[in-house]
Amino acid sequence: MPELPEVETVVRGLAPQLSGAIAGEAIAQWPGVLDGWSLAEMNACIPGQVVESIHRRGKYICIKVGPGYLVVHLRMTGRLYISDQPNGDDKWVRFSLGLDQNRWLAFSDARKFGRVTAVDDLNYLETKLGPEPLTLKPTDFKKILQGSRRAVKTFLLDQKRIAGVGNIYADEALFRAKILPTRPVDELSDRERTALGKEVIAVLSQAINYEGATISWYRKPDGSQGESQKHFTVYGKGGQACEVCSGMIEKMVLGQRGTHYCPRCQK
DNA sequence: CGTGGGACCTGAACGC
DNA sequence: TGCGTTCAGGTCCCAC
Repeated sequence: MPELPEVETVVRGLAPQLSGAIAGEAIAQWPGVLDGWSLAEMNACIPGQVVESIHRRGKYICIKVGPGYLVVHLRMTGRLYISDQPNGDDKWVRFSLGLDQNRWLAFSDARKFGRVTAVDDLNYLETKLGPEPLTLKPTDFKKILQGSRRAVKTFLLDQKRIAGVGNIYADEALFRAKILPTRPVDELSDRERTALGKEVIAVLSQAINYEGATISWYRKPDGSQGESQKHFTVYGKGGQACEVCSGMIEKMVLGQRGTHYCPRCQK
């Protein structure tokens, strides 16, 4: 579920509670969540360490614990929040990290796609991820949206090209830039590349302001819902009228992902 | 290099 | 009510 704005919202919500906390023992209710680690290895180095900070890189959540990091990816249905119990009444908790003051950092994930891992440094993320879109200017996208015949939608979802864009905000940005998702990247004009860059930045920034999109699973760390889904223009609106031209919004499959667009507005 | 398919998983929604 | 099907914000891996 979560794309860059949802992950950013989770990080911002957790930061005040996590920074300065003392880590305790970790529990893996579902061992597969640890991605190759054993709980014993994790518990040999983490308890007693100070949680210094938390930040986002792409869709990864990076929590600095002592000299290393706990890295969390929410994938489709992951949630991260502070709880006063390791499980509570949440039957989907897969991992919990004890904290001081009888608190727990709980990672809940119905589909078991998400992962929690511990690393010495974050360099490995740089081999997987392109630049952060919110640090870019629209004109930077002239260079980024190049060198491929792939469909521009598929290209936007490639985390090595741009980090953090997912299925929803790719569709939304393409609609606002009036570009069909199927257009090969190499056939875009520089004007279109800049326009798309501007809209990627705008769509992500706006979604952060709305604190993410709650469609089914996503929740803010305090349990409340985001508002971003109320402002979608094409995502999930196949068969409905386009709010710009009143034409019918269509849904197709592109790169095995549901893709929503307005054939009249997007060229 | 790019794409298509499948795998990884569970739950919700929908059709009959 | 119940069963079967389809779909879902993501990423990785393999065959072609």
